[in-house]
Amino acid sequence: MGAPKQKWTPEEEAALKDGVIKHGAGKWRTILKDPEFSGVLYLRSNVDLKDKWRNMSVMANGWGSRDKARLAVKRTSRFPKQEESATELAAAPSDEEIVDVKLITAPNTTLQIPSTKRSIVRLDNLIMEAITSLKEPGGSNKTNIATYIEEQYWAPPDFKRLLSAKLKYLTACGRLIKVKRRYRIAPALSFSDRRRNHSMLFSEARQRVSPRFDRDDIKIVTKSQIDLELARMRNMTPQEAAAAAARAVAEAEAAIAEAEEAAREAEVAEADAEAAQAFAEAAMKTLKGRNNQKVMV
DNA sequence: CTAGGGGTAAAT
DNA sequence: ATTTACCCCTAG
Repeated sequence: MGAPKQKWTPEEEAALKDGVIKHGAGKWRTILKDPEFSGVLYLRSNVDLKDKWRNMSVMANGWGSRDKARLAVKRTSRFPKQEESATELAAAPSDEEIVDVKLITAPNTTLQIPSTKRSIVRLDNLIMEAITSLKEPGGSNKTNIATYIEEQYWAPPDFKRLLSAKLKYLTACGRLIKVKRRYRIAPALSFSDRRRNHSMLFSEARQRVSPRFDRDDIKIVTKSQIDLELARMRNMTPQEAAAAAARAVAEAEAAIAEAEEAAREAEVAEADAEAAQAFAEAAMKTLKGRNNQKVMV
């Protein structure tokens, strides 16, 4: 009856958040069409975005329009603490940046390149965007994807290695399909049936990020953990952030070394290394953005 | 198309 | 048993 449930991934939530920041809340269709987010949100409808945003907002400020009524009725005998004063501005800004939303609606000097404020550009998204934009029938090969991303964005030092690992990883996850050195975006998205079928197929793969029969070494680094760390880092002092970034870099190097060493069976280790480096990369970005508010592209 | 109401499977 | 969080429906 209802739907089998398809939980939102942290990536999707992040993309939605960035989309709202960029286009404003309510421009769901616009956000959906933006190539920067279509890669992540390609299996959501505009209505899905709207609903999810409602849920997230409710979580953030405590009172969305939704559960006012319910709470008022449910908690029948509330403490005589406060009456029905309408404005519940009081709510704490729970996290660091789900906050203002409503204020951002429009007028800013048109920011074109996502870099100033933040918005961590995910390699996932870039790859999806590249493939989507290139529109090569039969998929795009690694070189073309790399070229596209390098032209469009700032690329990290050993970007090629990162890209290779990521492509491999995305293929393993089932988000990309590799055919003769060319990559295409995975399932039957733009065609007839968007959900129902493929959600069952992929729900499992999408949930678990690192299936690792661990040897005694590297710790698992999932994407959500990265997000968490980054979020935490924005609240740090520069010193703390610097320390964290340094630690992240060290860990990334260790993970990469590990991956190279075990190159044969290193599919998963490589994913770990990639994740660690993605974190390090984002960490450095955040840190630099702090020290000098300069644009870096 | 978007906003809001409402239903319900899944989680706690 | 209650809450959460997706999904669907429909008016504007």
